[in-house]
Amino acid sequence: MQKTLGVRTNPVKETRKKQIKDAALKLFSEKGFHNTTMAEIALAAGVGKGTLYWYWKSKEELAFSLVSDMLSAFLALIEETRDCEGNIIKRLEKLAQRVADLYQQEKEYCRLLLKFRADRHYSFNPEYIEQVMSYYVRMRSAIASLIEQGIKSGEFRNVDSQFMAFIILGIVEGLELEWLENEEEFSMHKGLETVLVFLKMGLQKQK
Amino acid sequence: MQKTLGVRTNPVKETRKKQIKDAALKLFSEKGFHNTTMAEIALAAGVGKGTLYWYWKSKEELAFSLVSDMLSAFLALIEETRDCEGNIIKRLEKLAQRVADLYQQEKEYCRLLLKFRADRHYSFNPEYIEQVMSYYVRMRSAIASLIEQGIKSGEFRNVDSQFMAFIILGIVEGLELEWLENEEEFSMHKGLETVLVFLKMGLQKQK
DNA sequence: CCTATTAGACTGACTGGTTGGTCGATATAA
DNA sequence: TTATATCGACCAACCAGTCAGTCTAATAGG
Repeated sequence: MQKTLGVRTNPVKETRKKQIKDAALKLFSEKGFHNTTMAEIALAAGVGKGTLYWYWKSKEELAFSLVSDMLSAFLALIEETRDCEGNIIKRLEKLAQRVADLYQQEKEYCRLLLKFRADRHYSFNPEYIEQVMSYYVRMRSAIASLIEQGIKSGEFRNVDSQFMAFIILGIVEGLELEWLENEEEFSMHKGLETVLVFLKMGLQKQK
Repeated sequence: MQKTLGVRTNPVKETRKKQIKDAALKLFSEKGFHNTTMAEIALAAGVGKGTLYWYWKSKEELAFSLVSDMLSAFLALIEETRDCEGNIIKRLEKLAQRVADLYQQEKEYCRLLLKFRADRHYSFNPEYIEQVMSYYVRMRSAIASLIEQGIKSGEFRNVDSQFMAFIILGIVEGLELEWLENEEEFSMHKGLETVLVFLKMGLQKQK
């Protein structure tokens, strides 16, 4: 394909974007959306304020791109687990492990997500809200599918898988909340491990 | 005692305060702290903007007074249950019922609380934050005490009660989150009922 | 009973500071 | 020469909180 005149195949573009995202994530997760200014982000990223608007059309869009990153990583984990073969309990244990790892590793993203969740209904334009909602719908659907696999394979007793998906997602997010606010006293790994034991006892077929 | 000149025993004071709180609660819970202006609250309450500052010294303080109301209601429920006599499982079932009722009845307060939780580390002055934290500490301590009662009475197996308090509070808040965002599809009553069953199975002494 | 006085309750125009977003200038790679 | 990329001064809008002043109920004193 013939390149048009003057088109710069920007080798900087992705790095620059990353650089700004890193700064924005740090600030948003520390101080929240409303208390972080575009000027601060620009300063922290070492670029001019105007540059932010070269890559994103608004503060909202920048925040949303971060939220979206985290949600898709989280969703990928669940969908992978759904699409695996093998013993369902083992897969859930593995998933819990990986979710805890992801949380631990991306604590800033978790904080951001929590803030975004609390705010999203009024702070952001409907387009973004809908996209975020659809992530959660897909997560629940993947979790429900996992449970159905367990029911089919005879490992779980017959439960309402959609309803259980709400509960499981709720529990995980609740633990996340608790963990974010009490890091020293409460470990996400141990928390997830414990509730998984409870869940197994509740879900497995009674002998 | 001789009254000083011109002292008006204001019969309006409490009603006026209530009137403003109602308006503020509605707006904060709908649109969040940052997206609600004092002017809007005053308008909705049918009073002048200056009046808000007669009763509270800042927007923060107004928001905090609302948060505090809800937290103390919630805490009271838990502490009452702790101080009751009787079978621990029955008491927990009753508590779950009452918590779900409170949530249902005070949905706006729940929304406010969630937003406040997400924001509190940067939006509010340390004095308020500390008070909110202390509510949570007391809640966890009451829950832990309940579990210990269960262990002592032989109904529960021996678990780390402090750790379980984190988990239980986390679960309840996670379900609350899920419920607030999916009211039509997810019922708080059913949710709490279900997790309580799971919890019982996990906590009770194995025969 | 009437009037003056006082503190409480209330008001909304105004202020000072803040901040998202714009734009024209500039630089650089192709 | 042209499109891409960058910059930061500037602007318009917004909003928490202030304040000078008003109004009213309760009291004191005549």
